Amino acid sequence: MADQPPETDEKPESSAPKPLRADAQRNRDKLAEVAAQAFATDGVDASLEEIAKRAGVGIGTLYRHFPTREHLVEVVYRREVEGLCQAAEELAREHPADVALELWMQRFVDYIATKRGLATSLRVLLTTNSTLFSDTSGRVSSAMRGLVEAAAASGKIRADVDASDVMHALGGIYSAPNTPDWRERSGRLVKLLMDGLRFGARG
Amino acid sequence: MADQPPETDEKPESSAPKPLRADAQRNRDKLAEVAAQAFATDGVDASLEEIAKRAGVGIGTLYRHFPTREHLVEVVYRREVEGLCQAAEELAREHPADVALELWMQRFVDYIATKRGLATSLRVLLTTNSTLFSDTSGRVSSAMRGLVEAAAASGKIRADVDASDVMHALGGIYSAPNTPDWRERSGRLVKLLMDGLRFGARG
DNA sequence: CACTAAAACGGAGGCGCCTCCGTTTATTTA
DNA sequence: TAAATAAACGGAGGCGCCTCCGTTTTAGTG
Repeated sequence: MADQPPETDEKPESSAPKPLRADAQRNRDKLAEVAAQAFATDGVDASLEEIAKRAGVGIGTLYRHFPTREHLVEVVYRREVEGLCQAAEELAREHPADVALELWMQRFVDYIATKRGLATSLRVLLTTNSTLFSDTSGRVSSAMRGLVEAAAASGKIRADVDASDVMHALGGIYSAPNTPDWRERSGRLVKLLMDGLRFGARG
Repeated sequence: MADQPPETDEKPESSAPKPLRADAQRNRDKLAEVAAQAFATDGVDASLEEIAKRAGVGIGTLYRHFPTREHLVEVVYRREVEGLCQAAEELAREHPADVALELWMQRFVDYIATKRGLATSLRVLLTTNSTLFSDTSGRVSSAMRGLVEAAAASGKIRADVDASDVMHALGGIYSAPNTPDWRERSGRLVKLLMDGLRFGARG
């Protein structure tokens, strides 16, 4: 099924360390993909041996690519952010600006969901490795800014909103208690927010 | 995640919830003592089975008393703080005020040393369990305040210093890089600080 | 192609974690 | 002091972590 491997996480372009061998790259990608699922389902304590098995590689291979659990968590997290930012571009290309924004916010909810699963580990990582924090939060908020401004410019949402206000409005998603219906709640929050944004738009 | 009530251990005197059986109390104390040593020597990842063995109990006993590694770390840390505060009183009783202060600061260096060993775990614990942080930092700084004020009052050190300034001066111990000679450096820092405090004292 | 060196693979093995439960011990009661 | 019972003990067993190294695969080269 993996004819077209998804984008790699290590770009060989900028200060390229070394191009990975084809099989290595394939395994690395698969591992990250499976790990993302596993972490989302079982939390950060998901069994690494299980992940290796599900990715169809030996445990040794997993450890060669990701020497510690934290490494793996970090890579998964970066991919998540990467995917979120790419999604912003794609959605903007394929949908009216307001719809793109809404769809993207729904995806943002998914992203936060994984973040919750990784909570403890991520907290340590984000305070330890400050680059990680500034990298990711910067990228995400600028992706959102692009969508909001496009939607405002096209008249699909009101013009008097600032991207950072919208970000702030989404804050409730972070801070909400981790109830079982958290996801639905957040979905509704996004819809509500969109209604507010559309209200009084000129388009 | 699941946080438990503070659960004070040790002395059955301090508003005890339930008196522990004699053997249980003995084992619990011994475990905490051995663990303190082990953590200081080998870091937080010290083998719990080894700790149990050295304490002369089975691994099951260790887990009954301390369900998770974090529990054990927390108890060890609280004991450390406890010891530090008691030391302040004892030293004040048995030495001239300035000497007491100096000796106590040297002991404070030891305390910080264990804190460093426990760094990662403690950081998580201290952000997760905010009671722990306020409890301990409050107690330590007030112990120090007592010593400084006594020394100032007795004229052994200059009167125009504030305890929080001294605390601040010790800040360098925290932030110093974790070199092998860290301990010696810190010892010298304390001496230097004492010279500064004694300079111009009226006693 | 065939060959080779370098790169990557994978899983056995050793160790630590943690649970579970049969055995032992402290304390209470008579 | 002896019996009863609640509390504590301890270690075997199962599982996951991670390292080490013999085997396999890939990417060059003739």
